[in-house]
Formats: sequence, structure tokens, C-alpha cells
Amino acid sequence: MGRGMTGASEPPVSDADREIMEATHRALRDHGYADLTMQRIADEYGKSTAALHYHYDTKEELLAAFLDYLLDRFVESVRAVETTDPEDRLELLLDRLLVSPKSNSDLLIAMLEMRSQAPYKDAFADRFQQNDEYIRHMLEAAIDRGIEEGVFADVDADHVSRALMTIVDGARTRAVVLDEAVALETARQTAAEYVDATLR
Amino acid sequence: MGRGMTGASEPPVSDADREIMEATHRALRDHGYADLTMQRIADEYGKSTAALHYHYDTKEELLAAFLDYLLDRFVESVRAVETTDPEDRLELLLDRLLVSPKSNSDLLIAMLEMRSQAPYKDAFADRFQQNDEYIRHMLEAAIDRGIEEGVFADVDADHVSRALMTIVDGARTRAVVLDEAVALETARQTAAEYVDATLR
DNA sequence: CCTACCGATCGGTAGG
DNA sequence: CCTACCGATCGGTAGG
Repeated sequence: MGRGMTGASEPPVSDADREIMEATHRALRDHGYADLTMQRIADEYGKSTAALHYHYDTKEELLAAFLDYLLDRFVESVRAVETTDPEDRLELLLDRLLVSPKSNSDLLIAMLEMRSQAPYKDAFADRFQQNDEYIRHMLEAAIDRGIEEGVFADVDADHVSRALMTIVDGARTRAVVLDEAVALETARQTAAEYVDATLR
Repeated sequence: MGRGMTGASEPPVSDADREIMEATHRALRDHGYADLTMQRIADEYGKSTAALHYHYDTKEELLAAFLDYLLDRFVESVRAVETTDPEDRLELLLDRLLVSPKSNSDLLIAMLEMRSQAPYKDAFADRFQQNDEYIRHMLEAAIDRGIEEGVFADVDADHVSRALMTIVDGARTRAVVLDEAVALETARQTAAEYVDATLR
């Protein structure tokens, strides 16, 4: 699973597709989204820009495919949390969302750039919305489970999950804009405090 | 006051400067940062691009000046909160940060775009950092005041203010990326819950 | 997939 | 401040 997690319906990617995704990944990491040109991707790919257009008609199409590729990988890393105990699960999910991203801060930057383009690119907006819904539902489900088991207070799980996602997105934005690695730690603590205050 | 709030040291702007800032404002609102060209600004200004370069050597310089202009206006609107009672003041500050921006969502989009460019443009990074520090200190001061007066618990005001800024930034990001006007309301409630849980 | 090229547009400047 | 223009670069395509 994981393929098509974002709702897109691409066929299983070929070797070339995979190589282009990885080339795009590197180009994005090194130059950022604003300076991401077909030429730069082609350079990383090791072939011409015409080669890219052979596989993807337009730049927009290539980038939409890349966003699927990236968000699928992200979802997969969150889905790797298998713990079922509601309290532990919620903590582990928040850890995934707020601590592990520290490693790839280059990508965090590029992701915020792409997010800021959502209002102008429907293909981006759809994917980010679907991804957000998916992750948020994982939080909501863990909260609902805890309520059923009686370990969490009977709160509005929808609201609490949205509150936690707000903290997560705030941390990511601040990590990029203020160049603070601490932003993620501050947010992790804030999330813990919020969980403790509302769910116990 | 308000001029030079962000630490820049421009002389009082001339009429032309003001007109260019307003033209940039409109161009940014209508086209977004990614599609903001000197030509588009010039069109709004009603003169040639050479006219812009007469006042600002480079595009980057013009945009840095614009960011000063915009952030000063923002700071000024937050500073308009004059209530001194710590509890009321904190609530009113959060209102300013989380409800009033609803009106100008176009600008919220452009601001997120510019924020995402902070890692690549030092001039942007400096201004956003300084602005963030300024706003955050207003929150921190209100919290400290409440602690002194005994109406707030003896918390780490630095951490609480950072937590609140994280919620604010999360709300702004989500409002843009997910196109949810509710994101701001959700965050306002989350901030209220967090304040209630940590400060009482 | 490549070479070679297209029109469009970019930020910036010379000369007045 | 304008007209006129610069070189550079963009995404995309024709023809093979």
C-alpha cells in the first residue's frame, strides 16, 4: 500500500519515472522550489529537458507526480507507527510529525514553498488537502479509541486533532521561516501540554 | 512610531516611494509573490519599470522595502491594543493575531510565499525574525505581567509565548494551504484552551 | 530519447 | 523619469 494514497491514479512507475522523481527530489533539495527549472531537473536526471517532456507533458504534471511521490513516502513513514494503545500511539504519531523531520530540513523548506503555491495550483491544493485529511484522521482515530477505552476524556476528537495539526503546521512554518530547529521541540512540548490538558 | 519598527533604517518615504509600495501591494494581492514581476508592479504604478529602478536599484531592494512597509503596518495594528489588564490584553492580542486577518486572505497567501523564501533571502529572514520577536515579546510581557499580578500561574512565559506563536503560524499556514477560513477559528479556540490550561 | 530551436518574458541598463 | 534595448533564461516543441 501507499501507492495512490493521495488519491491519484498513476500506473506503477517505471524505472525512468522513478529516476526522474529522485532527480526532482535532489534538484528541489539543492535549489528550492522557486528556482526549480526543467533544466535543473534534467541536469540531475543526466539527460535533456526534452527527455523530461517525453515522460511528462508539462512541468506542472511532473511536479504533481512528484508531490504524489513525496507525500506517499511521508504517509508511509507515519503509517509505520503500529502501536495500538491509544495513549502510546498518539505520542508516537506526534513524535513522527514533530521530531523526525529535523533530518531533512532542506525538504521542509521546499515543502513550505510548494504549500504556499496551493492557492494557485489546484493539483497541489488537492494533494495537500488529501494528505492533511489522512494524517489528521490517524490522530482522530487514536483519540476516539482512547475515549472508547476510557483513558481519554470525552472530548471533540475532530477539534483536538485539528488543534494538533495546527501545532504541527506552525512548527514546520517556524522551523523554516525562523530557522529554528527548536521550533519543533517547542511544538512537541506544546502538543504534549495540550494533550495532557484536554484529554486527561 | 511604527517607522523603523523592523529595524531597517530607511528615511521617511517620499510620495513616489509610498505609491510604489501601494502598487506592489496591489500587484502582490492580485498575482501572488511567485508571479510578481517588476513589470506588474510598474503597471500598477502607472509608469515604466525603469521608473522603479530609479527608486530602487534592484527588485530585491524594492521587496525588502515593501516587507518593511507591510510588517510595520501589521505591528501597528497589533500595537493598537491598549488594554493593560493582563487577562484581557492577552485575549485581545490573540484576537488580533487570529481573527482580523480574515479580511485580507490574498495578502495572507502572499505573506506565506514570502515567508517560504526566507531561507534564500537574508533580507526577508531578518525582517520576519525581527517581526516575530516583536510580536512574541508583546505576548510574553502580558503573561509576565499576569504572573506578577497573581492572576496567571507561575509558568515559563517564554515557552508559553512561543507555543502561542506556533498556534498562530499554524493557523495562517492552514488557512492558506487548506483554504479553510475555519482554520483561524479553530486556532483561536485552541489558543484559548491552551491559555486556560497553562495559565490558570 | 537528442539536437536545435521557438517565442515569451525576465531583471536590469544606456542614453537622453 | 521614458524609450529602447541588452543578455539570460524560461517551458516547450519540431524533426529525426
